[in-house]
Amino acid sequence: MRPGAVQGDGEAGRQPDDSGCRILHVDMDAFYASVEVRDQPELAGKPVIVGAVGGRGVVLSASYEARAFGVRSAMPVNRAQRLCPQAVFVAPRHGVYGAVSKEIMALFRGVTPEVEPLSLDEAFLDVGGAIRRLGPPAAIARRIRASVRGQYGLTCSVGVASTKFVAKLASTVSKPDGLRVVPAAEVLAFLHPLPVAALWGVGERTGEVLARFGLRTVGDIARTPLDTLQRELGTAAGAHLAALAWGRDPRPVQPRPDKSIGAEETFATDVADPVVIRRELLRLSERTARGLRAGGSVARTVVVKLRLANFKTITRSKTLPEPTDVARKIYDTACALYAGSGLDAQARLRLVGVRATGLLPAGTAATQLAFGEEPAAWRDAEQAMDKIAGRFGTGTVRPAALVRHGEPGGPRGARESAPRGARESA
DNA sequence: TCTGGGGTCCTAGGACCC
DNA sequence: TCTGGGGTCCTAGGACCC
Repeated sequence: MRPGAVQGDGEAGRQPDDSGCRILHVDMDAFYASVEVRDQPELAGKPVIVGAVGGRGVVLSASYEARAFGVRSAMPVNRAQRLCPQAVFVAPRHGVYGAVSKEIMALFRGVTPEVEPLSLDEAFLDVGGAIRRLGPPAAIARRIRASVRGQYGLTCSVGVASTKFVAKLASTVSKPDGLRVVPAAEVLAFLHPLPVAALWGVGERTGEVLARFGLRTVGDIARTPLDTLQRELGTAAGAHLAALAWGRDPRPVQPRPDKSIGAEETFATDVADPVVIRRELLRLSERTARGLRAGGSVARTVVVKLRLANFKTITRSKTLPEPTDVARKIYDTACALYAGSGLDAQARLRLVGVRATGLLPAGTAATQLAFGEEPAAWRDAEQAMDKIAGRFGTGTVRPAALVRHGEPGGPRGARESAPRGARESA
């Protein structure tokens, strides 16, 4: 085991040097699969795979029993099924995961208010202000791991470092059920042997570019002149990678407001019928608007995403005269963008999406003015629907166009993946 | 291998204003 | 009348992350 690493609860050996480390990255282990097992004890010890059931989706999460068969997240579900035919497949239930996530984030906020959630199952914490009360960062990390296990029966991994980026890498290498401290003095020794793909911002494309120049490790990038990196990758990306390779990451932990909210859906089979597509745009506009209202936001710009049968994706956007959180307004804009997309009338679509960007807090002076005008009636109606949905469940009330038509030809059934704002408040 | 759904950030060109 | 350059906004697309 490397110095400073702690696996499981066996914490024998020297205390890690956590001086200068105030950033924690907490990452739940196989979060979705773990929640399924927790909620259905009969699944314990079995391979569990969470993802789109029987369709064109990919694996969202797999228990460690399923991983033993080679199942990995982001793998197409049909391939996972071939690798592990005895696995139990579970469709995502966002409300369930969202509720657990919300409680765990609240637990983190009991440690420090400086919590920046990255997704449903991971967050950064700046514990600088909690050291006097709770002890050194490594002790705080141990306390968090014990609390999550004790209260939720779930394991998580924690990285402790002086920057966000190193803390995140540290939690990754300690997985599963681990703790890793990277003291400030050991950052470069920790970083430089890692493959370039470990750096934030290096995906498949950038990795190929770097490989062409013979750059395989983080240390290789650190030794490459900045102007060479910038010439090949662009000004921002080049500077970004160079900084990370030297362990420089000045970004503070900060709870950030959402930049956009949206919803999208892949059809079970490709669709050319404009009537079906517009019906789906309506459903997605409803979801998006609900997310906006739940988060107390209004949006200036509506973006429509259209993915063709051959996977080519186009987007079309329109900035509104006034910001809105009204589904009818979003839907009308989305339909106009779809109509003006220039797609062939026979074009078969694999996916459609609606996204609202340019978010502002609702209720500011500028937005008040806008609400005094035409969409007020729609807004009142939709707020009434929010209240009913809050009492009786999403989908109790919806536009007639969504009630009459059943599932055939429509998007894959069962799953209701709510936009983030709605999910968090579920 | 045959590609989900939620997002963020960056680039680049064109319009427009001063 | 023709002109330069900077700033900002909008739109489209692409890479990336979990």
